Amino acid sequence: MATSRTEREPGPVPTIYDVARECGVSPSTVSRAFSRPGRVSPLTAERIKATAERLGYRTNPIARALVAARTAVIGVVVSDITNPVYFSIIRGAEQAASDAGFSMLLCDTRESARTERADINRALPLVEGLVLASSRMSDATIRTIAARTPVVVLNRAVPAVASVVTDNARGMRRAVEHLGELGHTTITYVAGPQASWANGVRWRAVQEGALELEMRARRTGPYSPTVLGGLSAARDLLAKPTTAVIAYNDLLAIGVLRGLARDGVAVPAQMSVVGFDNSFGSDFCTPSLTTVAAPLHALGATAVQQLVSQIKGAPPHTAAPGVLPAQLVVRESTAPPPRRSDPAPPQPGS
Amino acid sequence: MATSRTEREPGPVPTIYDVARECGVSPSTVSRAFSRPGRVSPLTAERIKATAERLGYRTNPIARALVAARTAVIGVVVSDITNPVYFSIIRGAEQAASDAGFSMLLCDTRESARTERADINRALPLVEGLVLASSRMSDATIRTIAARTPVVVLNRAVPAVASVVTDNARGMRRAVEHLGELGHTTITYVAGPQASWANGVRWRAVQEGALELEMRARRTGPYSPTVLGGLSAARDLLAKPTTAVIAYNDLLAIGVLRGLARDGVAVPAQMSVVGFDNSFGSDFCTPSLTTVAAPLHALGATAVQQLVSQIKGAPPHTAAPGVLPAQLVVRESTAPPPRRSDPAPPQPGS
DNA sequence: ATGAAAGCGCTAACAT
DNA sequence: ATGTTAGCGCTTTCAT
Repeated sequence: MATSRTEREPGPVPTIYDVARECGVSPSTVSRAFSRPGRVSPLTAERIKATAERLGYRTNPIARALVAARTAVIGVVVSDITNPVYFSIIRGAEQAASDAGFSMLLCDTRESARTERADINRALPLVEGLVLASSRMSDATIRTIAARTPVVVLNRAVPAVASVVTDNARGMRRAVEHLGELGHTTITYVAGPQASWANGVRWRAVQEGALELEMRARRTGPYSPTVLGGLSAARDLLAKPTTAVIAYNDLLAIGVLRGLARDGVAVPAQMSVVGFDNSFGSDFCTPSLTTVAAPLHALGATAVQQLVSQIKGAPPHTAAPGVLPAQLVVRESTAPPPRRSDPAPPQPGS
Repeated sequence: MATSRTEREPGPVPTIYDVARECGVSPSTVSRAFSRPGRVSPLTAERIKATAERLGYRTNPIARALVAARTAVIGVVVSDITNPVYFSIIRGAEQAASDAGFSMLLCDTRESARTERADINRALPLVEGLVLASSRMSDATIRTIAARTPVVVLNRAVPAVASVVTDNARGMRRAVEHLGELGHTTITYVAGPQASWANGVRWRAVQEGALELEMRARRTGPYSPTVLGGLSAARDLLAKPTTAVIAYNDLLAIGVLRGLARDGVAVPAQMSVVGFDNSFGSDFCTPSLTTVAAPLHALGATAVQQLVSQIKGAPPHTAAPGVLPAQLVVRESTAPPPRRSDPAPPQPGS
């Protein structure tokens, strides 16, 4: 009995049997009335729904799950819920899930591949599928999981597994072009986590863009993709002769902004800064951030939609990752480089 | 059969029966070995674990849930996942849940009491308890739910239901004192949602504090608790003769900051602005925001801990809400009011 | 279109 | 300490 908290239960929860008895039909008919409408005559269906309503009957998803392997829950695993990119992603996911009749189990793995494994093992039997956002696990591990259950990977391309990504290359290309048009000749990329797939792709795109546009691309890092990480990046930046910076993401860029301000470097007058994601805060930091806007809401929603269609039996789109467009948002943190005659790059010290 | 996606399953998943047969013991012994260690001899327990490991057996939480009413999942319902206050709250909750061996089902109700009801109905049978963060439902509805399942309410006090809140009164009191010490004599409170319990409490605290310190308290609003809401509040503010503003929350305060900047009002020189929450972004907006820091992480963690102890059979702490301390964080958005001789309050227009 | 009956995998009395 | 047995609430053949 589940009656350690007896005083709560205001009478037992009604089951299909109660509804069946009350209705003068068999339990299986009641079951069908709810699980496969159409397999029961409209009239009896109506009657059943009515008495069910009256008795306060709700189908028990646990019981259904045990026999039918359907829990109507999907798992969404994120690497760090503290990162505002996930706001919109999670919300997009939640909405798509809700629209498809699914609930969302959320796991925050705190940037640890081990926590991620553990969370997944715990969640797996409860969920019908998984969205892995910014997974820190190896491709092989992910493939193993995908072999047992529907999986969609977000922000990363894993061969043979369905995935949805931002068009990092084009987005970065636009950022590089923008800086080129402003007259910059050298770009420093402030790198994010080594383990991040997107980090590699973005850095490569910067290099290629720079090459084509006859600019120089440097790289510094890796840094933790946080405001704090950006703060230390800013310090390192002082040593590099550069007039423009593209950061792995907005958090890092905001940290760079603050670090440069602290060190007396004017943005954008002396240094231009570009972020990536267009996540919460990038519009009200100072100066507001020029950034490559990732379609965050759509990313979350698309991943869930793909997952749901997999769950419903469609074969996963594993041929190529779904690529969603990015867009450059120009704000106040970018401008032409200082002219030669301007004061030399500043030295450290308030 | 759950074999619409047959090609995934690499053979059937082993059950306690498989382990039992392989081990030469009865299924219930295997069950006990996992669900109540100690009720089985150390030796056989060892043997069972070993073969289980070898066979790749994992206890099926669905089956367990059906009979034992334990899913090891708690539900966390938030009003708007897009609000950065939830970052830390959710993370605190996730961590506490994880520590207690629970997973977290997250629902975003998008500020709608109806969505909230629907989500809860969907989630209820899956979860062992609920944390309701900033619920928009009525006290009566919440009590009804709490009568059926363990519930902890966050950011709101509901009589007869366990709840965890920030010490709004003291926090606001400190904010008012701070403004008083700076020399302000009038404070305008920028109100959040009418339906928010915290909004009422905060406004009352501002009034009482002002009364005691012989200041004047005005109120404007309600506004949606978002940056956008703050933008329109800023416009309305121009009509009020005030030198200091306390906003319902940081989002609103940041909006006010931006709105005032847009309208040419210097903060803090001409107007002081105080927020509430100390949520993400309040430290890097311009000017950085003086705010009442709510113990967000602790709020989430405490709520979950209380919930878990309820789930484990402890009686809910319904006598009085758990009150967690708030703390004033002074940053750049507050300063003494402009002197009489300074230019009159600015008029609208760029 | 509906009913009867057999489980899904596990836990919890009740025996032993 | 361990085995036996009876379900948890539902879906699903297989009959009718």
